[in-house]
Amino acid sequence: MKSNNPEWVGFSDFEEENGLFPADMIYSIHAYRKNELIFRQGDVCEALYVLIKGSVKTEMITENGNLLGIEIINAPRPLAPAFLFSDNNRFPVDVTTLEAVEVLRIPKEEVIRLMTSQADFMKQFLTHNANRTQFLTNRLQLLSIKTIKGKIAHFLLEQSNEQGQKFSINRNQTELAEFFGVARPSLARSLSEMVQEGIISINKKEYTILNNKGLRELLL
Amino acid sequence: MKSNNPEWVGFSDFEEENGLFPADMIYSIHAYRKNELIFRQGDVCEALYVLIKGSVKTEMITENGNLLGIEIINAPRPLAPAFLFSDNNRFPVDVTTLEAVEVLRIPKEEVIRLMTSQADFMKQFLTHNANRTQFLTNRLQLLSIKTIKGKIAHFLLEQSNEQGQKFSINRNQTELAEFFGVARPSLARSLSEMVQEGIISINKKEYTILNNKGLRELLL
DNA sequence: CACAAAGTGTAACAGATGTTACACATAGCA
DNA sequence: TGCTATGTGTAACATCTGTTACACTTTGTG
Repeated sequence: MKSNNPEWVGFSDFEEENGLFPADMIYSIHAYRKNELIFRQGDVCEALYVLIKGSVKTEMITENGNLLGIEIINAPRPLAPAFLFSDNNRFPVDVTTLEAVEVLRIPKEEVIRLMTSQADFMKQFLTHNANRTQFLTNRLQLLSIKTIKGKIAHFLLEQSNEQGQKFSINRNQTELAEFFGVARPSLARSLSEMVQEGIISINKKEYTILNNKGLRELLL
Repeated sequence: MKSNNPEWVGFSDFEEENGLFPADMIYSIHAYRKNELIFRQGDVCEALYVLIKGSVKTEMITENGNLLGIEIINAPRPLAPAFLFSDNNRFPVDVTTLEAVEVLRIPKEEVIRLMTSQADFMKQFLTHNANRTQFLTNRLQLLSIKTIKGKIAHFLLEQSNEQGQKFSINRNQTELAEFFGVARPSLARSLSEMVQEGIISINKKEYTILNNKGLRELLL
């Protein structure tokens, strides 16, 4: 119930122990069922939406109809807050509920009022948006790597920075392939080659880096 | 360095035609020559940098050493302002001068002070960052299209929305290829095929869309 | 004008990835 | 236990893109 993300309080906590939002804040709360498409790519976004309960999936649809999975968002977290202030303020992605969710809605004018009156709110808003931008930049970097092994290496090295040489990945191959934007059998082929070459080993969802140097060379 | 330091007076047009920044702002100005690498991908960014004179090129270097051209920035514009507030506040790109440039530097604490005291400053900062995020999202979308013809189609359709069926593009083929993240001869091949198929026609840097429907089908 | 530099068209070939198809493994569940 | 759905391994083949190389065109400049 208590979130490990101090940036945003959850709904259950919202009314009683909300330290972030002032008591007089103007807002509304909206509930959705599982598997509802709650925002579409292109929808105008004229308020700040915060996911306060449940989880959603954001999907970017390329114009060719292919899905390029972006990420799963768990409460509590704001939804695409950066776009509230852009000149063309539209949602960049589709947002679909994965379970029953609740969304907090704060009108734009109210957000502006909060920003100017509450320094903490402003800083958190800025930091969050900055982190989002960095996420996108990282995603861009991953996509700009052209070989599948290069993408895998980039991804695994990133994981090993945060964890050790051995770690588990909570995505199956199909999801990983979607994440990388490649075909599933192609990913499987590259993975098995890397195993054969002794660079990594895989056991279910447990990945071990055996040859760190070899992995880096795949980025060349 | 304080703004009342006579050393900086007359350094650029900045001081006389500055309508956005308050008179008591703390800042410094730095000058660079042509073709200097002024920020590196990964550099810590602990201040807001604003390009106030000249132009620079931002390049994202993938870990495999390939360049993925991002954009050319002309003064006046802030440089990667989103990252000032991110948890891992490092530059996401290399920044290289294209000519002699001047850069305004405002320390982070000072930025925070301005944001809280000047609503206009804050709104501009937010809007700018939001637009940047949208730019990145669009870039991500372009890269996620896998075929070269698809990328071309996406790009041309985007142009034709803003302009007509006939428009000019201020990039040569080499730059376009870099923008798309593909090899130059491959781009040339795809372009010439699209011309042969009667979908577009090209004259120097003038592109004309002959078959709008055919172009859209390339996105399938 | 003449020359160099930059940009473009194009071909042959190599290599990587996508597509399709199917067998097998695993996990969850009646 | 057995069944079904989901996930995985892998092969043959088609396609696309990258690489390299070179000729040609255009542009800019002395």
